[in-house]
Amino acid sequence: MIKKSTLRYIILGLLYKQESTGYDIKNAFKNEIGEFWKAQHSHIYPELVKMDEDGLVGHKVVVSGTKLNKKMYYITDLGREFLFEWIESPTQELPTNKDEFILKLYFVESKDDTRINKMLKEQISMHIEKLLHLKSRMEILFDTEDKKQSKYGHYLILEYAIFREENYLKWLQEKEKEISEM
Amino acid sequence: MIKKSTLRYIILGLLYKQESTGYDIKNAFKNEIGEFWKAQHSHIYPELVKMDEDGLVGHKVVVSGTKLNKKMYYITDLGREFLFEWIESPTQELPTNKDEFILKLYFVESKDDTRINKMLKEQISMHIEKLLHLKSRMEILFDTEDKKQSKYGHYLILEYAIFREENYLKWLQEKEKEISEM
DNA sequence: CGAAACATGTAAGAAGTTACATGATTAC
DNA sequence: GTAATCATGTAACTTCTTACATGTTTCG
Repeated sequence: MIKKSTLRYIILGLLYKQESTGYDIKNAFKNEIGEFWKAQHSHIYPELVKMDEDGLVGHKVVVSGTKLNKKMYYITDLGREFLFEWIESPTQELPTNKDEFILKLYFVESKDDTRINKMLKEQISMHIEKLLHLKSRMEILFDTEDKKQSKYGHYLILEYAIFREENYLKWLQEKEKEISEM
Repeated sequence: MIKKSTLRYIILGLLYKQESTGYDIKNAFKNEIGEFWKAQHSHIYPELVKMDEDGLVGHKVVVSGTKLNKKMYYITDLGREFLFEWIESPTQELPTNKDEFILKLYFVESKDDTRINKMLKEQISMHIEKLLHLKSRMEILFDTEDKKQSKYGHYLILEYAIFREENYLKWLQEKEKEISEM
C-alpha cells in the first residue's frame, strides 16, 4: 500500500500544474499556497524521493550552468490517479482549525482583565499588516481580468485568504470596541 | 530549560480555570476548545507527567468509588507564571491556517471543471450541519444573559466559532452561485 | 567580487495520531 | 447485568520543525 498524506497530495497537485524541482515546491509553500499549508524543505526533499520510489512522480536531472544538477520532478499517471482520487473524495473536517490567540482570550476569561485590551490591539495591528500584504499581492498579480481567468486557481485562493483575513480583523475590532465601551 | 509548547500552555490554561484529571482535559478538547485545538489522551497523559516533573503542575490522588485512583492535577505558582508569560506574549502567526478543501479547489483550477460543483455542494452541506450544531450548543449553554457573563471566555470562543463558520459557508455559497451562473 | 537566491541534502528531536491494553463506575 | 462512560496508560509510527551542512549561480 502506497502511503497517503496531505503533503504528498499537495506535492502531486503542484507537479500536476507544472514540473518542478524541490526548490520550486518549497517556494510554492512560501508563496501562493502558504496561507493554507506549509512545509519545510527538509520535509519536501525526502518525501519526493519516497514518492519517486512509489512511482507517483518521476524525475530527470537537468544541468544548470556548468555543474549544478537539478532534479526536475514530474507527475506520473499513477500520481495523477492518486491526486484525482484525493480531490474527488469528500473533505472531512481537518484535525482542527487551530487558533492560539482565541485560546488566550479564553483563558483570560474576564472582560475586565486589563491585559485584554493590549492583546487585542497588538493582534489587530498584526492582522492589518497581513491584510495589506495580501491585498498588495492581489493588485500586483491580478491587475487584469485576463490574469484572473488564466490563473483562476491562484486567484481563488488569494481572494479567499483576503476574505478570511478581513473577517478575522472585523471580529477583533468588534471585540475591541465592546471592551472599550465598558 | 523547561520545555515550552502550545499543548503545555493550553493544559496550564485549563488547569488554571479548574483542577482536572487527564480525562477532564481530554474532554475539554472534545468540547469547548475543540474548535481551536485538539489533543489525544495518549498525548495528554504523558505530557501531564512531564509537566509534573517540571513543577508546572502538581497532583493529588483521589479515590473514586472503592478502588479507582484518579490523578487530580492542579497548576502551581510556576505554572501560573508560565501561563501568564504565554498569554501576554504577542501571538505570532501560527505555522498555518491549514485548509485542505481550498487547496483542492486550487488544484482543480478551472471554473468549467465538472467536479467543482459537486465538491462545493458536498462541502456546503457539511458546513451547514456544523454550523447548526454550533448554534444549538450556543442555545443550550447560553440561554440567559447571566450565563454569558459568568462563562464569558467560553461564550466568546463559541461565538467566534459560529462567526468563522458562517463566513466560510457564505464564501462557499457565493462560489457555488458564481459557478452555476456560468 | 560579494550578496542574494538557487539548490539539495541529513540528523535529531518534538508534536501528533492510531492502535493496543486494561480496569472501574454509573445509569438504566 | 450490561452498556456507556470514566479513567489511565504504553507502543509504534507519522508528521513536522530546527539545526547542521554544503555547494552553485545570478545579479549588481
